[in-house]
Amino acid sequence: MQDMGNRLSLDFFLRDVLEVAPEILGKKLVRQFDDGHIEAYRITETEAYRGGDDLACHASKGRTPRTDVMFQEGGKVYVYLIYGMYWMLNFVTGPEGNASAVLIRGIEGCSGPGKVGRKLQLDKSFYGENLIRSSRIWIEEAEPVPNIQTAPRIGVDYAGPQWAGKLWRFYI
DNA sequence: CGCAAGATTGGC
DNA sequence: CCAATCTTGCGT
Repeated sequence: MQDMGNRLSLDFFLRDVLEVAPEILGKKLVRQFDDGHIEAYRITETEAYRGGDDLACHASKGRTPRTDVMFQEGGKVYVYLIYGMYWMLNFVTGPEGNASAVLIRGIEGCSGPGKVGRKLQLDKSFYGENLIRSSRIWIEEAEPVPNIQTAPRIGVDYAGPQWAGKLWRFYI
């Protein structure tokens, strides 16, 4: 059995995160679990984290072991553990050196980034996973979504009003 | 080496 | 309102 859909290519991710984050809405997030079965989920909510200037972005603190993948070429997975129990799923965007990523906050039938990570059974091993080549997680093309909504990002007040106020959360 | 805080969630 | 649970970054 092979992919039924059309997997997104590298080019899709090599753009500004503010273009990718809203455009990824509606696309299919596909996961092949350890037992071999495959499930696809429609992406419904995202947030953009944009490089070194964005104080809400982890990469604003510099290139560390944790943020390293964000500085790499787009199309890779950035996962990190928050509050000791939730794996946050992000997709790296932009060319090498541009440390940006899209946080997946919601998929169809599952609202909240912590719940997304749990549902997809993510863990540290997904750090750096290549979405173009991976056989356990990737994204497939879908019809563009009309009427995309925007709002301030959640839980980033620590970055100050300048950044917490940006309407960089996108949802259907 | 110690420690505070975190892109959250669910229960009281 | 607050505990759960543990990695990370930074200060001592």
